[in-house]
Order: sequence, then structure tokens, then C-alpha cells
Amino acid sequence: MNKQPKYRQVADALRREIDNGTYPPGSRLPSESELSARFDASRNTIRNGLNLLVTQGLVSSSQGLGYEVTKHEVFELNASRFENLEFPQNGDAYSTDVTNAGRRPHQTFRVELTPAPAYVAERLKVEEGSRAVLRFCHRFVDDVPWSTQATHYPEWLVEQGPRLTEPGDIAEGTTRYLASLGIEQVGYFDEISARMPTPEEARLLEIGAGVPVLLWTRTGFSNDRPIRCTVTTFRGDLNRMNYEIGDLSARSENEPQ
Amino acid sequence: MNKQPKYRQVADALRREIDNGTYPPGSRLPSESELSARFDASRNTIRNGLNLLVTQGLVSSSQGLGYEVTKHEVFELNASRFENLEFPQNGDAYSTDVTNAGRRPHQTFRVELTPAPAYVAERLKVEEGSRAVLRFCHRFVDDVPWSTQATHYPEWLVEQGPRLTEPGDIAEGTTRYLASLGIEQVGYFDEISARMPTPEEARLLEIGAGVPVLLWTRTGFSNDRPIRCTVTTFRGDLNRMNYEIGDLSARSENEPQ
DNA sequence: TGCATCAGCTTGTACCAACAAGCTGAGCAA
DNA sequence: TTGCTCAGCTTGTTGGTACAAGCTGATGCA
Repeated sequence: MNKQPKYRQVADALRREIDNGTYPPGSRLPSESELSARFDASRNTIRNGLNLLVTQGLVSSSQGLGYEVTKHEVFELNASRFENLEFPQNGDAYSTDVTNAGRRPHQTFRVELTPAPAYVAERLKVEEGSRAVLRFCHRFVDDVPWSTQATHYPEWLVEQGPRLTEPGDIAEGTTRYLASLGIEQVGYFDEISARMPTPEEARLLEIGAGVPVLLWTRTGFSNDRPIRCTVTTFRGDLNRMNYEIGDLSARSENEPQ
Repeated sequence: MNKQPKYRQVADALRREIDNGTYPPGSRLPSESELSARFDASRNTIRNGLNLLVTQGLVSSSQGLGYEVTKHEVFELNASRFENLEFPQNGDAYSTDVTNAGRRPHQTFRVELTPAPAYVAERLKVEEGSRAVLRFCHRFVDDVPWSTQATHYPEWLVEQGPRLTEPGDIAEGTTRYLASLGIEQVGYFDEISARMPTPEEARLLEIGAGVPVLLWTRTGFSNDRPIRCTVTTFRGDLNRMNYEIGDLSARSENEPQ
């Protein structure tokens, strides 16, 4: 009958109770010692079971406090609207979206000249290790880390648009700035994948165990070649990316709210 | 100096050695007892460290065999090309893509009439729990589970397209079938998110610890209302979704291969 | 030769013990 | 009242032990 190992039974029982509302999001689970008594198992076995739930992102633990059922509030990102001249990118769409949602945006910004990593060089069609401008952005919503965004521009582009290396923000947006120089972004290629965060990503995004990152790579093209490559990392549990394709007039009709 | 707990030092050291090629993808790590000797730590501590790497998706373990460095082979999905009348969906694009990649596609298929889940009902603009046709697809590549796809059609649509409830495949594709009835899909709305798999998903996709799922929801619209909602789950480590937006003629120029 | 068995490796499960470290509220002191 | 300390809760870390269970290659029998 009871072929499942005990720590798995513990995890399954707790998961059911989380699902059926016995422990709603934000509430605390019983302590390890209480669970130990309830399931007649050692503390180690209980910890094994709880650890399963943690790595699945259902609960989080903190020393001294206990285990808490996680609650997410998903943030919507409209990826197909981001980039055109009406709505230039580079923080504008982000700040607007966040403010409209009644949240407070905040970002730190950094510019450097670095060798292009292989992944980026491939997409920009330049030599691996050749120089590129990196504009790096670390974004927060209500002071919670939200995403990191690293945009690389190939070196040949800098000769035409020297302001790309300026340390500050480009007020009108980089897309619009480049367009004013006759370099227009006429299309882009998006790649989306998911994986567990590297320690570096976990640090920047303050991600605990059991939360994957969404990786979004956007390569922008002018008429004749790639002009930038943006790699954005999001907390997977707090973000959802949206694409609108074709005629969606039926979607907004009678939309509640 | 050495503030990091020992099990973390073990994980970090092994991660570095994986990154720098000491243990390339597919190779085996030393056994727990060997590592125990090397790091002068108990087996429990070593297991704690290894468990970190497992939940981060860097290595996988199996009883009797040991720990193996994972290797992924990413599969590209062109999401913006999937759905139009030239390339109808429902397995066609999947089979074509997989065959073109020199792999062997295989899928199981199921049709049922069920109450629409809340998530789907919201998108189809029907009452939660009202009946809907579910066409469910479990897809494999070279006999490895690849994705599950659940498409819901609202009940009112079935009255116009009764073949939707047929248990078998619809040869010409559902999109084309519906178009032949005058119900044309003129646009769609995509939502993409990532999270850790539920036990059910882990079972269907044979996902081990440390691998997230990519969730792809596509809602298709006719001129006046939503006509279907497709939820696809992928192994996050084996798939990458692509979107092409705008003019990308520059992308394919001089493309190798 | 061919096949079954088993020793000896591996990880998995389960228990015990002890102390470190973080948090909270009670209670005392200024 | 305000602020500090500390007892007593929580989880985190590390050590130990024992046996179960899966895999592989060597051994030896038919």
C-alpha cells in the first residue's frame, strides 16, 4: 500500500492542505517539531518533506520564523507592444507599466565597454570578444528586485551614435535616439526560455529556492543588420509575458475592469 | 573569512569545476564517499551540497549510478509562425519541426467534454464550469516526453463544428476546419510564464528536480469573440520559444547553415 | 557459451544528537 | 513611556549510524 517514502507522504499531505485552503497563501505552516509529532517522524524526515515543497516554490522558510506559504502577484508584460517609436523602450514602458499598476518603479543603471559574450556576439553577428557597449539596468518594483536587463550594442554602432556610451540615461530613449541618426529598428527576434537561477542571478533578484528565472532575449534589426541584443532576466513567479498577434479587437470588447 | 557553511562551499567548488570543464556535461561526479573524504565532511553535508546543485538543475542523481552533470539540447519553437492557414496547427507544425530537426515525433491524443477550469473560462469569456471540449495532446521527441497541450473550445463552437468532439485527429487541422465553417482565427494572445512543475506535470514530462516548466497560453480570437484557449507545458530546459516581429530580412542574411 | 547469482559499489531513506543563528515577546530598567 | 536584555521559540548546520534499494561486473555453474 504505502510504498511512498515517509518524507514524500509528508510533502503530499501538506501540499493537499495548501491546495484545499487549510493553509492559505501567506499563512504559516506548523513548526518542524509539531509536524514531527503529527507524522510520527524525525525532524530530519520532516525537513526532507518540507524541502520538497520549498524547491517546488510552494513554501519558503526563514530562520527563526518558520515556513510560510508563498503568494504571488503576477505582473503582466506586454512584449509585443514594447518597441516602436510611439512607445520607446529603455525604461519608459517599464516605468509606465509599473506606475499604471499603482506600484513604485526604481532602477539602477550602468554603462560599460566590454568584450561581447559568445551568446551576444552570435546574435549581433560580430566576433566573439570584440568590443560592445553594455547598458545594464537593475529594476525594482516597490523596492523588490524585479528584473535585470543587459543590452549590448556592437562597436560599429557606437561610431555613429556616440551617446550610447554616455553613463546616464538617454532621455528620449535609445531606440528613438538611434532612429534620429537614421538607424531604425524595423524588426526584432525574441527568444524565451526558463531555468533555475545562477547564484549571481539569485543574488541580484533575491530569488529563494524553487523559483525559476524567465530569460528573454530580444535582438533588434535595422534594414541590413542586427543593432542590439537585450537579455532580460525576470523572476518567473512574478512575471508573465504577453504577445498580441494579429487582430485582437474581439479581446478588449466587454473586458471587465 | 570562511563564513559560508560547508555544504555551500562544496556546492560552489563543484559548480566551478563543472563550469570550467573539469566535469563536462554527461560526465559523472565523484561518489559521495569520495567527496566526503576530499572535503573532510560527513556524508550528510556532502549530500546537502549536491542537493543544491540538483535543485539548480546542474546535475542529476540516480540510485546505484551516481551524480551526472546534465546536458541540454535546446529545441527551438517558432511561436509567431505557428498559426495561420498556410501552416495549420495541431501537430502539423510540431511534427514538421521535429522531423526537420532529424528527430522522431510521437504523440498521444484524447478528446473529452469537461467543465471549463476558471483559468480557461476567463479567457474564453464563458461561465466557469460551463462545458467545453478539451483536446489533449501528450507529445514526445525520440520517445522523451516533450510537452503537453490542452486546447479548450467553448460549447457554442461545437454546435457549429461538431467534428471538434471526434476522438481522432482532424486531418486538415482544427484551425483550417473551423475556417471552412466560416470561423476564422484572425488573431491570438499569448501568455508565457515559468514555474516549478506540479507532481502531475513532473510525471507527464518526466521532469526531475531543478527543472522548471514553461507555460504557454494561447487564446485565439475570431472577429467577435475568443474561439479557443490552448495551454502548453514544456520542459523549460529543453525548449526555447521564439517570436519574430516586424521586418527581419536582415536576420537570415548570411546565416550559417 | 550462456545464464544466473552475488559481492561490492552507488544513492535513498530514516533515525538520533548537538549546537548555531535568527526572531519575538515578556519583563525589567532607566 | 521608552528602550534594552534575554528566555524561548523557530530553522540552519553538521556530525553520526543503520539499513534499503538500484546498478555492474566478476564468478561460477550448467
